[in-house]
Amino acid sequence: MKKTAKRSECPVSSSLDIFGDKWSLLIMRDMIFYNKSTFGDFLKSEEKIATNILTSRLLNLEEHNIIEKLEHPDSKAKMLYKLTEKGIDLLPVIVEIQLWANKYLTLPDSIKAIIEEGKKDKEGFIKTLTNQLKQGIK
Amino acid sequence: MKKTAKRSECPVSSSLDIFGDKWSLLIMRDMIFYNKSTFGDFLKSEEKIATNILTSRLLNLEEHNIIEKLEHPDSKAKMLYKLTEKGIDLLPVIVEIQLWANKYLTLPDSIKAIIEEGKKDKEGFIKTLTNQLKQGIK
DNA sequence: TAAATTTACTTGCATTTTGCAAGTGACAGC
DNA sequence: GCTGTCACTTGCAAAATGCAAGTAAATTTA
Repeated sequence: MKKTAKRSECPVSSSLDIFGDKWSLLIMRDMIFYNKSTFGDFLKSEEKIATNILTSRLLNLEEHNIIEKLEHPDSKAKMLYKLTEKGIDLLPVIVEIQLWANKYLTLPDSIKAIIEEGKKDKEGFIKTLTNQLKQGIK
Repeated sequence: MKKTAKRSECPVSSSLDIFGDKWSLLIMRDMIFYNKSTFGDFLKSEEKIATNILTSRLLNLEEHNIIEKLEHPDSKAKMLYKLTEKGIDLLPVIVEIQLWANKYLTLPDSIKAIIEEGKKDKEGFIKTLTNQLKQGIK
């Protein structure tokens, strides 16, 4: 992705300039909900992102300090992608998208059940998961 | 925008298939926060959307029942674009994006002040605005 | 220890989406 | 009836995405 100019000073517009594409939030989802952390992990996702797109999205997220790229402790061949606090704080956005989807889209029952569960205590769910993830970055 | 296949059953992915582009949520923002309702209104926004893109985005939102296209009461030359309940219920997503932007991006003080204000009673703010907007669709 | 596999990419090319400028045709205001 | 507004459409250029193949270092396996 080429660096495109900020379109306006609007918070929504500026945010979409950063992660408003079809892939960035899916990478965030993978990191937040499935603990994925390597290039290969992300490639395995159901949505089948192309390698060049994944590279450009990871770079973009890194440039915006939403993720960090680190040496992998297990192997020099791997890189470890880790959420920053800024990235973890996108969780509420993702949760609201899930709740909207649950209300209006046709989803598999198994997924609906999970969302319904989290909905019972939305704030608590977000807080708990956020704290868990923030433990991991200390 | 051509109709592209759903990438997966994931709620986040399915939602992004619908409104995960750089313009759709800005149109929603204009309808929710600035009461915009005509083609010309949307064109006037700071971000300067092109007419052909606006046409395709409005069509897409209409196809997904997020907005409705109606005769304008003032003039036969105009169309009136109106949020549906499904569209209004995207407000929490937009609010969370604004809160994230407020925390992590550089925004004009005037905008920051408004967001800070809404943050004090987020749930109340969302509920009140949602009810107001839903009044308008009865 | 040589061969195969994994990992994180890059490159090239086709397709799709976006952006820009210039229409168009119905309607409205004077 | 002339001019401007409104909601588009069209054509073309530029950018982003998608796909397949290749690469080079590191690791595993035979």
